[in-house]
Amino acid sequence: MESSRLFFNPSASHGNMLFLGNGDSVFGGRSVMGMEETSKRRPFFSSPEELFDEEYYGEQFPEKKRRLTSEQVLLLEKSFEADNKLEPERKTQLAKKLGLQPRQVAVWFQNRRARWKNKQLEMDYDLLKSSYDSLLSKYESVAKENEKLKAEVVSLNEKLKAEDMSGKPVSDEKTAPVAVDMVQIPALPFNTKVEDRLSSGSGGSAVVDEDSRQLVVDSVDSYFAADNYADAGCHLARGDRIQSEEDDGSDDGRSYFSDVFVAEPQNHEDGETLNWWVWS
DNA sequence: TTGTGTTTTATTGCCTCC
DNA sequence: GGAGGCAATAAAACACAA
Repeated sequence: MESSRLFFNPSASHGNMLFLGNGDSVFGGRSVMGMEETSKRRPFFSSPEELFDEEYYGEQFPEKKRRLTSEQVLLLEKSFEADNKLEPERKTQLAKKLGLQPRQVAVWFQNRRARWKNKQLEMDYDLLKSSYDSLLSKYESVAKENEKLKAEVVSLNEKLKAEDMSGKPVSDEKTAPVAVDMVQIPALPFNTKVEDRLSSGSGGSAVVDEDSRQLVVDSVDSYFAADNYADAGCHLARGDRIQSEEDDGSDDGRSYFSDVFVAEPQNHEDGETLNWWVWS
């Protein structure tokens, strides 16, 4: 950012002044005191009275941006928890209550939504990663079991052949040899790194547990747990379909993995439904 | 104290909606 | 076209190790 850009001026509506990013402030043609000096004397906008005290700001005003007080942040957080979107009326009320400019309140909500969204993405990632890890280990054990069964089939077929050759009947019924690939399980591209698969967006497919027809979630701390949603001010029960950002074009902060829970059974060529689900 | 990484506040520019 | 939202970004403020 250029050093001469304008910062938001909380008292501009009163004093018609500008202050600059390089520390050179402009206020009625004169320079003002340094930030360090100012911050020792008072917190940033400690009360609405101070904010609108023209004389006060004529003497000293914030040259650089200040952090909000813990009380201000607390109230903003509470308000955000109630609703992360800010209607004009609420903005004005909050600004008045906190002794801030409405613009500052709006900016705070904007930034807070951005932080929240980032957190959500992290949580979504963790959830999918743990789901993927769990499914991978399941797949590996099923593949192992499959190999064992195949070996068993081969050995039984050999035994059958040997008994046929010796002319000795094995049983009353004539038993046909079993094709080994009848117990073939679908090969899934599990050799790719989970990070790659998760970051591929809509390009990749993933698997969910057939029994529950939803993501396999072993983690207790899952973001999708109803409690966590409630904490975040949202109301999405586990297993609910998550609203896509594309659905209405708005970001209501529910999730960024749209349609993840819409599971479709994936039929094999021979019509047999496999124990895997692929989401669209 | 200082260097460095992180968080917070604020701006800019673009996009969408009414 | 104006209002409001978001992503990207800058820069101040803060935290913390060395």
